[in-house]
Amino acid sequence: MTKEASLKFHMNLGMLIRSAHDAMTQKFVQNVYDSGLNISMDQWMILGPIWQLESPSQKDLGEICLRDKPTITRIIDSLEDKSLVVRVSDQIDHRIKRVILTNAGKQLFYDVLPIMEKTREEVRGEIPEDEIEIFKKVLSKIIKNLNP
Amino acid sequence: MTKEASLKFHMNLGMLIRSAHDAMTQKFVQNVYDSGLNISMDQWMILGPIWQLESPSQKDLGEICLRDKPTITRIIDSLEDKSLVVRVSDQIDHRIKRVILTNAGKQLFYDVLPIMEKTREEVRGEIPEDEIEIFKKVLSKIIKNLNP
DNA sequence: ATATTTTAGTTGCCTATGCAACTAATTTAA
DNA sequence: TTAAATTAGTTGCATAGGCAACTAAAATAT
Repeated sequence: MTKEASLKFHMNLGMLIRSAHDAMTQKFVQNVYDSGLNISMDQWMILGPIWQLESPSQKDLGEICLRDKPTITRIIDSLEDKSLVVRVSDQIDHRIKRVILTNAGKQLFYDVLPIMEKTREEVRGEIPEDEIEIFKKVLSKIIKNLNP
Repeated sequence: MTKEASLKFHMNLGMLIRSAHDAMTQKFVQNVYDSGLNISMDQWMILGPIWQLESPSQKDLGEICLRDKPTITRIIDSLEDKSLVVRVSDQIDHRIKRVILTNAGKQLFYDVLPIMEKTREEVRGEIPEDEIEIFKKVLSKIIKNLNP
């Protein structure tokens, strides 16, 4: 089959979005791997908010990352296995577990940050800023259209 | 945590893209379900190209859908289980299996087509056409940036 | 003509995710 | 104050995807 025929299908919005997302994830994972570090996309996705929010609950993390509770539980399990975070019961509400970065977790966060930045630049390439803005705006609108 | 804080994180490109994609998939699946039909996103993703290309090989389908060989094998298994397609060995090259829609497969394709169209409209909502065009262009550029 | 390499598809294994059911703690209502 | 309902998090189950190893067939090289 010709490349042209294949490209036609790619113009389908859903497929375009999926393949852009996959490519971004792959690039990030590859860059991390090339730097000799060890963290998955999902773990990273959660590490940032933990760093930024200091000691979010798992529920907070789920809302931020748009993942369900079991998924968060498991990602945090994996981070805990690597000694990158610890879970601490909330002093007041004992249902809540707050997630806190260990020193190793903070270190990894700082190590990965520039890789993340590099990946972002590779993703954006020469795309002009105003197109990126519209791009984000459209994404937000799509999300809003579907979650009224 | 406030909705504002959560929104800040959503502005991350990767997360935006993922959540838009997830929402689109969910909406499609929901619409299909509401219509009393039975087909998954992945199965649909493959059904269209089979219809359009008449009798593509599994390799063709993999290239179009950007999925690896095992994934295609399994999706086609599932379509064959539902009697929506059949596999036919290529007359000339016996390595190749061509995938062909059954009458039931064609019928389902025609039934789902308007649902797909409805979903597309829901996704786009009031987003102006020129923004959609830029949106697609940016997606294509991102993909190209990452697969040089 | 035969041996090597390449290609198409399949199977197995591991990991990730979503849903539902469950436990424990807290809030609300009677 | 006690019972019912809600909330946070965990576990189990079923399914999907990626990667590597495999089989079968075809192309290529000697």
